[in-house]
Amino acid sequence: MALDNPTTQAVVTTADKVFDQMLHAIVEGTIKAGSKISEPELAKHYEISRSTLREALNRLEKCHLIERKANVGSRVVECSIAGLLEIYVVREALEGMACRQAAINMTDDEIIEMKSMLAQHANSKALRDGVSYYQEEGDLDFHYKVILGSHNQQLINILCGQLYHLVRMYRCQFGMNSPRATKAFDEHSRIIDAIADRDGELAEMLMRRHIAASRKNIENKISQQL
Amino acid sequence: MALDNPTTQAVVTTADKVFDQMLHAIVEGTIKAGSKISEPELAKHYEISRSTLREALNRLEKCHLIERKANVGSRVVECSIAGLLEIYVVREALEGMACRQAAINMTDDEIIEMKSMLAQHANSKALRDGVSYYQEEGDLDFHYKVILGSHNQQLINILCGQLYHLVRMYRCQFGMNSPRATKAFDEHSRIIDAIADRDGELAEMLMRRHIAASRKNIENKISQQL
DNA sequence: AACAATCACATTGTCGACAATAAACACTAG
DNA sequence: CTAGTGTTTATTGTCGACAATGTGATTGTT
Repeated sequence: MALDNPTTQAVVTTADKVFDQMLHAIVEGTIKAGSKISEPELAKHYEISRSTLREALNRLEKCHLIERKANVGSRVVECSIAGLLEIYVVREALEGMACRQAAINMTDDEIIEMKSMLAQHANSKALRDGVSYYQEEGDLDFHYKVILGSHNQQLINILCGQLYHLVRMYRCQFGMNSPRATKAFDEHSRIIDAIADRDGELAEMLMRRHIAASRKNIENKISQQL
Repeated sequence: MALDNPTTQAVVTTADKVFDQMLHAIVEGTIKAGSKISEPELAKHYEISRSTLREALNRLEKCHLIERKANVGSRVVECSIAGLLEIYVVREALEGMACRQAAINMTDDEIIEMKSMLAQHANSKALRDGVSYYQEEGDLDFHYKVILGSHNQQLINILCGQLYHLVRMYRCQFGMNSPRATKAFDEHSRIIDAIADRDGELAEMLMRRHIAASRKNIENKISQQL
């Protein structure tokens, strides 16, 4: 699928497969947030040994999707509003910096590719106006490209390797079909322009505002529900 | 020891102990950077089973101290200049944001504690002027306190849980006894002032400059050596 | 009846052995 | 002498069983 992590190495071992399955299950809520994980039960369900399952659990823990306590067991992380806002704060900082680095380090070819990607998004957006699902995927694609464009392995690992699974989990489970679609699209355009101009300072500022706007949008939504 | 990670849960299981020992060994270079890790060999050395060793290896991987390839094995990460600069970029973004959040979320008591800590550092600095080892520890203590003061669990996990082990590794192996001791101390003071004033914007800017200065200091050192 | 201590059970941590994969070596052909 | 291939060997991935720990129920006491 389009959203698959571009930094994920090829799935070869059985632990990898189980990790992938559990990843989707947790993101989509099939395995409920906050629920306790029974090793014997899951091992039987996936028809693997406990060792292999534990290997998969370790990878999930690396993504901060489950938490382990010694001699007690593992739990899927909770989905709280506070937790979601925390992630947005981290994203604002990290993706802002990734955007600054992208303006410095992206190759001309990469920039061209991003522009064409955005043009594609513009088309499909015009076609199915208001429908935000594809826009959601497009949004993730855009952010991925920027992060990879930073050419900073640490940034890439943290953002693509661990944080984005959590982001997807929240999006799935809170059903956030952002009504900011057209606005977000314009913001994406300006960010690419800044990168193409090699203006790191502006690129970072725009990306931070873009993410902060997204966060405030959520905060408003929440306060309405109260 | 004073530098131990405040977020690390109590060491109860034998895998925890081995993890701790290997952590120190890697940070201090006893286990050389870039070297391959032989599971049977290390298991024999620590007198544990391979399963337990692998559990420890998984935690090291979580800290980005080792890297694994399927069906090939684990290697200790390399210590390259480029890698060090990458980390500083991430720190500038994350600790800057942590500082902003600290200005918002720190309790008055926490601020008072930080000020007294800094006063202590001032004393010991006056006593052993120019000697930077303690200052190094003091530096880490300061940054830890700010990060914890953000009250953002994601920030705390990423910075204290994984990134700081890498920072310590580089400091150990590159022998960086920063000659910025007195300058850094002044910068720390101003940062605390900004936090005490609850001026998040200024606090973030000061912290980013503080870390960027550290990075440029290293860049200069490197270019001199060439 | 409420609380504490003890005991039984289930779950996690650890172990050693086997299977599968990759690297190293030797051998043959060009 | 080099390149390619087949075999051997060592390393990693996986498995099932045992030991240690935490949890919940049961029983005894106040």
